[in-house]
Amino acid sequence: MKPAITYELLHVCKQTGARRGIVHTPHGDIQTPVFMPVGTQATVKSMTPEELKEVGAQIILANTYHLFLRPGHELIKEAGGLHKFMHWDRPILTDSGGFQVFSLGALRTISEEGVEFRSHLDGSKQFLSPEKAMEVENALGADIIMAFDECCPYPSTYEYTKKSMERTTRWAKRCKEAHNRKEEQGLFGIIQGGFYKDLRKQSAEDLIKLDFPGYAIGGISVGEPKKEFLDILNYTAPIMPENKPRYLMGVGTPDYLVEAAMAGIDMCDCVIPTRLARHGTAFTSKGKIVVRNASYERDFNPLDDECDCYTCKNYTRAYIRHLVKTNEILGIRLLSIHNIKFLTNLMDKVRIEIERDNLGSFRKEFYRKYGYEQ
RNA sequence: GGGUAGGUGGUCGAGUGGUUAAUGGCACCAGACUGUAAAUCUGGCGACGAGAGUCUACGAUGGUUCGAAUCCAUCCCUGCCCA
Repeated sequence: MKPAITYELLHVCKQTGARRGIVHTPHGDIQTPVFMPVGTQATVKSMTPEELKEVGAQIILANTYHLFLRPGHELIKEAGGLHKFMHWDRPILTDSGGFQVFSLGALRTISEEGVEFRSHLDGSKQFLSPEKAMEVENALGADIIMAFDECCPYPSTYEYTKKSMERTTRWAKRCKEAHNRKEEQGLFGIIQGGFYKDLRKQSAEDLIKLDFPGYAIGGISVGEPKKEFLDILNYTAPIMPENKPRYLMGVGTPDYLVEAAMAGIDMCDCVIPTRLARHGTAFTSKGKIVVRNASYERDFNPLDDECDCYTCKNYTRAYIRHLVKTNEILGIRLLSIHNIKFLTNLMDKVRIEIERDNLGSFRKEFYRKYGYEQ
């Protein structure tokens, strides 16, 4: 049986150890390292699939929990699967609902069997387990599906993190057993263990034994200081299998994306470009700007004079500020287009610099220009 | 001309004798946002001052009172109804 997801390593940056590769999926190849925009409810908010392609999105995310609640996975299956339902023919990755165990903390109860949620939509009781998550993800039909895990809050005690990590491993095993579309969908395991290295090691080893076609790092980038994030990232990435995709969940900002690539990560996702867009903020090569602010009222320059996106080619900061201030949908759309393109452009550069064995130097220059501390 | 309702901080609008520089909403100013309960949330928003604080404020003027945006008098203005 040919696995649904395979990884091809093209080059390792001699300067940093970063990986340049390809993830092969049933809906085409993904050049890595890659940034994946998030479309929780089967839509990257305000963007059409054509626009997503235009800004360089190779793969997008959707969410099991949200689509399970509404419109329901059966309906999407009936529609012919998620790709067809949302008119996106490139790869899709579905998250399992594990992040909602974290983000809906006040609305759920965890047991060995699974997680009971109070629906944030109508308060009704809902239940997600490894088996249920697989049923939903199989019905949605994404190329890459994530195991049902628990993303622990920061900080969490060693005892709790250990128990949670071990349970996540047991859940991963149950996911693997319940997953019944292995030829069409690759199931990734999620390494947990919070901010404790021995737990990370344990989690990675146990999951590797289960032989998933790809692995993710979960449970970081949850509010911790950057130093701790880097510490766990740089500890965990190298102990992940070399011949399979490595996915860092929930990242991120431009600096985190560069750090992830440096650490040998292949895939990242984050809501931040689209969320910042809706909140009136833009990434630029000289740092992020809150274009909603009064200082841009008469700024007739593009968001970023180095950007080649549709927004920057045609609109000024002053106009976008006007759209944001007047609550016009176009402001959100133009900022979303720009912010996603900014991150996909960044990853384009990262891939080139890896091939040139120059990612470390690129990072230094990027940080300097962006205004990040080295 | 007669009657009637009203004039509150950028705006709309509460408050109808004393913890009132004055509830709220909007506008405005700023901050946050990392596997999306998020086109959201948080803070600020009379003047001067770093701050403690000081001053000026509820149409105008005068009055009652220990004390008034709140009570009284006169005046000015606005909406509506009648002529």
